[in-house]
Amino acid sequence: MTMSKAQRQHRVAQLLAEQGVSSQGQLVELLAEDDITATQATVSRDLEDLGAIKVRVPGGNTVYAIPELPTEQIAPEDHLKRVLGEWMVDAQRSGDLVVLRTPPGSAHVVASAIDRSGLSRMIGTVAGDDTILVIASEDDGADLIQHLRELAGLGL
Amino acid sequence: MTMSKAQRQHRVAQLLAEQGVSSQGQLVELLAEDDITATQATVSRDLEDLGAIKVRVPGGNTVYAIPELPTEQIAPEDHLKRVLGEWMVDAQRSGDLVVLRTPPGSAHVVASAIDRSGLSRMIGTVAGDDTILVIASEDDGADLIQHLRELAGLGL
DNA sequence: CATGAATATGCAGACGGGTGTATGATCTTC
DNA sequence: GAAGATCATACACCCGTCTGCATATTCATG
Repeated sequence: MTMSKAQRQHRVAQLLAEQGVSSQGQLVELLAEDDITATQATVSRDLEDLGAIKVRVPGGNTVYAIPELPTEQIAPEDHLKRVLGEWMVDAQRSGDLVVLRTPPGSAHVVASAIDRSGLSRMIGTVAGDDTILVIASEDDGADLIQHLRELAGLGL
Repeated sequence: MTMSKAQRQHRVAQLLAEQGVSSQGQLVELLAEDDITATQATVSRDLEDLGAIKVRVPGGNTVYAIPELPTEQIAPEDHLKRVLGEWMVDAQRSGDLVVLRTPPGSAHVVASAIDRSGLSRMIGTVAGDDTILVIASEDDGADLIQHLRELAGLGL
């Protein structure tokens, strides 16, 4: 059975953490040892997705590493738009509180995307199973819900 | 902009709750009023996905309704297999505790699917951001993790 | 600067999810 | 039972995502 992209990228992250990987070709080989087939092209894209950078280690070599500090990537608005367009099914507002609805179980993915989007006017989110509470900054509720609706492709 | 399946199905659920819908053709028209284009075939599939059934209401008519009681649908194993195959990236075990890893933000979707799958040998789940704790019944940890790994398409 | 290694990326094709068309199956009414 | 209404579904097609091939670009070394 073929492995999903997420599974493969997780394995890539593990390999980078376990050993010094200095080239994409080497990574292709290491994956092959795990019966994971991927070409250099795919691996190049994986590394980009994972935010991997090349760092110099003692000894002069450069190896790939994934920063683990709050390089909480600011997700491109494209990404948020895609997530909302797929999974934000409704939005309602009460003052500066915006309540979003998602399919069951999907609230967290959506909230996570919102958190990482760096949306202006938004203070924070709380996610349940299919409901997300988005807290807007003072008096910004109307603007925020409008913006979220637009991103989600929902009419008014 | 075209509406996602999730968004459309949410609207279908709303319509069913708001008024008596007695035929799929009627539903197609109601959706059209909301600028949502869907044919009878699509609507038929949506109703199935939503678990809608036809109930007789006073007056003799039958209308569609979505049961809201714990008809927490037992999700088909196919569905669980798909979710795990995509988003379960790792599994480790300590006795009867199985720890699953997912991409960031995806733990809840996966945990939700596991909860709804009615997996034998499993007592419950706790989901974080990218980690799920799955509690197996006594002495069943090894069997459970094996089963989850198989479903996810992960080797041993 | 030349050469080779390493990396990035355009393009075509594969694949999975989803939809509409057409039609078969089922239900309802007379 | 016939006719019409309603619902389910096979199949072809669309579309977005992803991957590999081939090659362009970049980097490192002598």
